[in-house]
Amino acid sequence: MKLSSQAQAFVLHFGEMGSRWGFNRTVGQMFALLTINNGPMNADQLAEALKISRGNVSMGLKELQAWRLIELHHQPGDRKDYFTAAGSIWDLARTVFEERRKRELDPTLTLLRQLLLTEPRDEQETVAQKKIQEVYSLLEMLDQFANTLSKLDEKDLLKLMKLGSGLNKLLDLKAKATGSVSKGSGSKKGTSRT
Amino acid sequence: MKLSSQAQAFVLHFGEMGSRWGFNRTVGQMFALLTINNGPMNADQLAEALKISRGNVSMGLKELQAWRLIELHHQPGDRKDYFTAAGSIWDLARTVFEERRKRELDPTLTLLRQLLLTEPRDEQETVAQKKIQEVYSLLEMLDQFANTLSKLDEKDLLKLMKLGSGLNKLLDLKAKATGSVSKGSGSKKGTSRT
DNA sequence: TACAATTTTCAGAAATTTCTGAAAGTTAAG
DNA sequence: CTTAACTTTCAGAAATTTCTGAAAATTGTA
Repeated sequence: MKLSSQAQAFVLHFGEMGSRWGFNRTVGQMFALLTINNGPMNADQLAEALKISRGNVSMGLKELQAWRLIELHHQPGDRKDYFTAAGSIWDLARTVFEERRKRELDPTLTLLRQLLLTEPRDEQETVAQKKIQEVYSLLEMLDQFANTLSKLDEKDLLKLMKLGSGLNKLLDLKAKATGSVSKGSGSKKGTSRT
Repeated sequence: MKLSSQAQAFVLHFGEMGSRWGFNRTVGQMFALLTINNGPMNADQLAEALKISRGNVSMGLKELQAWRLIELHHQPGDRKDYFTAAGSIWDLARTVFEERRKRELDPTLTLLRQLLLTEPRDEQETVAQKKIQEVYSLLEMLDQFANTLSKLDEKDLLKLMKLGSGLNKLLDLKAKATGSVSKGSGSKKGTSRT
């Protein structure tokens, strides 16, 4: 199968970017190709289109399945395994998002939780402990937020993302509606510093 | 400088995770160490604590500066350069977030925009084009959302993240308050497929 | 200017990751 | 059971990334 120059560019780019998302170049390419291709592809077709070995394809497919990013299909009268990207673009994005959370955030939270159990022995360790606590709080909040986001359906996600600067007002709105959260001392912007 | 076993674990872990965040193991370790250490450190101290070469430290510091994650300080009467993590944990998180957007999302958007300019030549390319359009829409929305988030101050971010399941209700609230966004055809939940 | 302290650079070494392809494993059909 | 079609595995090769350390460059001081 010959790729159009368009498809070629798409596939190569997601190959490079892929490593950022947690898989290697070839796996990224395979996924990109399955995403833009019209209909399922089998391992030989992938190997030929991407000019990589059959064994490499096999390993890549395994990884993509572990990420739940592709699905297996069968064509009547053909013993080969065929694959497509699993679900809509939104589904794919959500899946990548969720998997990364599980693989990156969760282990870190586990470690930090453990570190926070030991008593600091001196000044140095007390400071470190405090920083670890801060990182932990931040990451845990992120984790919960990510969890919330990944449960929203496409419609609500769309709404939320489109809010833009409306988000500010919305947060005020909420504060008023519920009376929750500190009333704050106005504009404490320049506070952070080291 | 000897690291406590706590610091050791923290530093090693963020070394491993670091690669996910866009820099390599040693750079991740250096950053982690500067984050939990009480006070600034110079290049020699970093090299000794992490048991890596002086040259490696120099390269790592350069990269962390490019990420705007560390700041340079000087101690009176000492010609060495001293470094600390730049700003609060929140500042650091925001910076990493923003830098990653610039380095990953933006180039992808640029490429996709370009691909969308060429006319599809056949059925196959039409399908591909359509998929590319979907990916583009999604990523652009993400990009804008990320942009919005990174402009919120710590207080509002905190509010937003703590909303949890309240987010759902909030979105409804907003819809009612403004009358904006599609009225939708009720509950199209089961559409996605896995 | 001279010099000592310090940082940066970068070629090659070391470590790590990815890829290949042949062999082993699996499965459906007759 | 046997065979052919297909998939997976994995040892070693290839590619890529990271690291070292000595030499070059820079900087502040006198």
